[in-house]
Amino acid sequence: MEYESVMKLLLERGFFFPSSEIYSDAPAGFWEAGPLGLGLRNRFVDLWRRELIRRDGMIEMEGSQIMPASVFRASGHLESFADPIATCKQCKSATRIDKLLEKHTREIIPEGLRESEYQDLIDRHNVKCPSCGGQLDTIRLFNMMFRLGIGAGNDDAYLRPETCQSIFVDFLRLFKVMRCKLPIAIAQHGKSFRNEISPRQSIIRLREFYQAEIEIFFNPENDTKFEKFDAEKDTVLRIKKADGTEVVQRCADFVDANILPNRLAGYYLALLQKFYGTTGVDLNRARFRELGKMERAFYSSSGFDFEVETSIGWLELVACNYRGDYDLSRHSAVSKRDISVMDGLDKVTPHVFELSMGVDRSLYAILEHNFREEEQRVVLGLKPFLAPIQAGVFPLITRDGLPEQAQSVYRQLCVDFSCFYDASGSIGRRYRRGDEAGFPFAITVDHQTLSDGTVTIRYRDSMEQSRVPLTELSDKLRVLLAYS
RNA sequence: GCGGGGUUCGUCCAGUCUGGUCUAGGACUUCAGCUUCCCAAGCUGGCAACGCGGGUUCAAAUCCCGCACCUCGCACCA
Repeated sequence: MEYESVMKLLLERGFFFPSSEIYSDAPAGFWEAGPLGLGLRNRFVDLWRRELIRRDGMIEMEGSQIMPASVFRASGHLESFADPIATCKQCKSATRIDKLLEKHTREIIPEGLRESEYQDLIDRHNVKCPSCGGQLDTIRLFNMMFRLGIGAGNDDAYLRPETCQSIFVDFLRLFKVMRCKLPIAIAQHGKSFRNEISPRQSIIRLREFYQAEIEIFFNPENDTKFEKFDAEKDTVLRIKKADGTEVVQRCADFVDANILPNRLAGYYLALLQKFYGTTGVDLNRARFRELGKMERAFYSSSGFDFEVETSIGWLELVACNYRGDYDLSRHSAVSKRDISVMDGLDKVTPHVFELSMGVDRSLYAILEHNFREEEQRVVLGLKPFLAPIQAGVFPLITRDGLPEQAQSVYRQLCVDFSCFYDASGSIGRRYRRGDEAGFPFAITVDHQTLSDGTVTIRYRDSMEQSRVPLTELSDKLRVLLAYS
């Protein structure tokens, strides 16, 4: 099973490991990033900035992780991010009560009822446990946000369940101070927190996790004027529609067929797909999946998940949602502030299309898609520009002054590149260790180095070597590590 | 949260049924040295574990009870 192999590598090499693991009461869903995991994530975020933020002229901000209750009253998370759950007295299975009631009564059950109101409905309709027909126990509301008390007054606040709320809350100021014009994308990378009932699968379902979110604000009336679309209109997308059929065709055809809500959405889906191609995720094992009405988040009127096929099935990496003017209108209503902006001569409340990327699972997908077990070795074939350690520096043997010379090469490189010096065991062992940790290159100092000042560069993927003068080594590495 | 299956060095495995000889053993990894002129070679030596808490017992890795975590299903989701 590949998932196990990848996880084993991640644990043994210190990419990621459980938080507070020496204590037995450490809760699930919290993971540390070790040196290699942190390095990989930093490079992933660098690539995200390069391929999305800078390429598209987005602006980036960083909001607070703790926000007051009103933010989430407005966003709908206080009402809708909670699941009413009842346990069966007989078979002990937990059931989502709202869904059960809707099935029973064939009516829409309003969101955000109190426990007692759900209880009334259950009693009135005589609803039983769906799996065994037993008596249902009392209702609990389970909100997935972490609640905090601020200051001496212990005022209600929450750890943000998604990074985007600060983008909406700060929209007006950002728009003004950066002198934005619609359409404009505002991005944020950082941590979000969700009190999952049962986190599973290591870094794929976390309670504390990284998101990289992009909120694109636009005037829905002006989609035909969205000129950037032309650059991506011929990009081929694979979309699995909500009815289960799969369509592969040009971005423009999806827009014409009304499968995509507008040209702007098509453009950003194409951009997103290209970004993932650059990370080394295998696009032949990737698709967009259109979400049906029941699957979408409460704020979403149209949604597509970008999914990647892995050894544990299709994995959602990005949620792409058409949020309409839901967020800005709600924040405007609750805060009693006007959050509309001028678009030419029109005053509009912009609509939002969002790309909400799960960073940790993206890293997992990149790792799994680039991991291979060959006959003689295990290789983490990360793109050089994503590799947390870019070069190993080794003396061929540990005498004749080679270690000293290799140390000096290491010191020459270590400020500009992340390098790892290793002199233990045989040279072959060091190459193999590097392969497993994803070092794309290895610099070896040998006896010839002492006489002519050249070293060898050994390439991880081909295992071939070439000689480079020390004077050209930094430039050579820079070229090898460039984005491609 | 519910149900099934699990938890012994970093990893894999032995020991658990049938409590004592376990001061918990081996292999791989790792570390220190030796060796080594390019792909996990060899030699010597070292570090390193019974998930946590309670109980039974003269005695617990071993039996019992809680809890935690892992894993598979349900549910939820980036």
